[in-house]
Amino acid sequence: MARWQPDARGRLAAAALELFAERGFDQTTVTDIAARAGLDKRTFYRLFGDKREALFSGSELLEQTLVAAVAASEAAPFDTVVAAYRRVAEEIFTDRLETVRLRQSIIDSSPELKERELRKMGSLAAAVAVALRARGVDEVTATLATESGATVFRVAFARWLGSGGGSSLAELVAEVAAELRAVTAGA
Amino acid sequence: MARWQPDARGRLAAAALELFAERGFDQTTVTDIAARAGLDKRTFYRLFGDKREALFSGSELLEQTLVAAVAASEAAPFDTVVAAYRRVAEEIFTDRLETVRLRQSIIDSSPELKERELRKMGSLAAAVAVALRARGVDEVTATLATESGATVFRVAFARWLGSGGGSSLAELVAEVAAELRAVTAGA
DNA sequence: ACGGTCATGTCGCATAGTGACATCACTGCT
DNA sequence: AGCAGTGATGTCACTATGCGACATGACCGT
Repeated sequence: MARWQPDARGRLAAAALELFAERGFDQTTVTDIAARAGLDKRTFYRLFGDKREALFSGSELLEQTLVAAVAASEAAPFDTVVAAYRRVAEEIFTDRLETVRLRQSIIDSSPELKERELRKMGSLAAAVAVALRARGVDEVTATLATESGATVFRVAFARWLGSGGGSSLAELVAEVAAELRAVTAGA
Repeated sequence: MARWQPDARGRLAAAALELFAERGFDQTTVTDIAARAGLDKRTFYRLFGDKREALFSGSELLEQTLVAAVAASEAAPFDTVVAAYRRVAEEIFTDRLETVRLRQSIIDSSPELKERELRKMGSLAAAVAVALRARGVDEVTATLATESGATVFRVAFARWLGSGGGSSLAELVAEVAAELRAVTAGA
C-alpha cells in the first residue's frame, strides 16, 4: 500500500479546487478528485463529509479566528461582532482577492455549493452567538447582533469582490456597518 | 396507465411529510414517497427538483405574499420588510402552530433539510430585495433592509415555536424588530 | 374515429455515499 | 531481529439519488 500521504486533506482540497475550476462542480466526480491527488475515492470520504466539503476546508480557521476575536472583546454586542469580522478580514482575506474570487465564482456557479456556503455561514454565526453568550449577553441580543454582523460581512464581501479591490475588506466592513445602523434606524 | 392523478404534487408533498415524520428523512426513499401517493419515482422527480423540495412546496405562496406586501408599501425600507413579514405571519402562519412545528422538527432533524431551508430563505430575501429596488431603493440599502428583516423573522419564528403560542407570530415580529433597532443602535 | 398532446410508467445508467474487510507502513516491545 | 498492534489506505459490494430515453394510455379537438 502506498505510504501515508503527507497532507492528504490539503492535497485533496487543492485537487478539488482545480478540477471544479477546470470543468465545473457537476462535471467533476469524487473519483476524479481522488485520482488527481493520487488517492482513492474512499479516502476522500474519510477526510471530507461529502464532495462539497472539499471547497470549505478553510472554515475551521475562520471560525476559530472569529470566536477568538469575540471572546477577546468587551465592546457592545453588535460592535463586537463587526470588529471580529474586521479582524477576520485583515488576517485571512488580505492579499487574497484573486484566490477568493476564483473560489467564490465556483460556489456561485452551483446551487448545491451555495447551499453549503449558507450552512457554513450559519454555523459560523452560531459559534459567534455562543461566544457572545459566554460573555453574559442574553440569547436574543446575541442572535440579533450575530446575524446583523454576518449580514454586514456578506454585503461588504460582495462589494469587495465586485469592485477592483481599491479598498480593503476591513474598511468595507466598517462602512457597511455604518450603513446598517442608518437603515435600521429608519433611513 | 392510471388516469392522471388529481393534485399529484400535493399528494406527493403530503406523503413525504407523513413519511419523514414517521421514519425520518434519511430513512425515507423517494420510491417510498411515490408509492404512498400511488405514483412512480420518476413522476416525483418531474414534479420536484429533488427529495428535499417536497417539504418546501409552500414557499412559492410565501414569496408571492411577501413580494406583494413589499410592493404595496410606501414606508421606509426596513419598516416595509418588517411589515411584509408581519403580513405573512398573519396570512399564512395564523392557527398553524402545530402543523408548522411538526414540519420544523423534521427540518431541524436533518442537516440537508436545514441547508435547503437556508436556500429558500435566501431566495425569499432576494425576491424582497428586487421588489424594494423596484421602488427606487438603492441596492445596498435594499439588501441590508431585506436581510435584517429576514433576521427579525427568523428570531421571531423561533420564539413563536419555542413558547406555547400565547402571542401571535405577527406580534413577535414587531417586538423583535424593536429589539434589533436597539441592538444595532448600540445596546 | 383519428391524430395529437401530455401525464405517467418503465428501463437503464452514472454518480454519491457507506459498510465491511483486506493490506501495508510504521511503532513499540521483547 | 522478530512480533503484535495501530492507523491510514485500498478494494469490493451495495443502496439510493437523480436523470435521459422511450413506451403507453387517457384525454381533447376536429
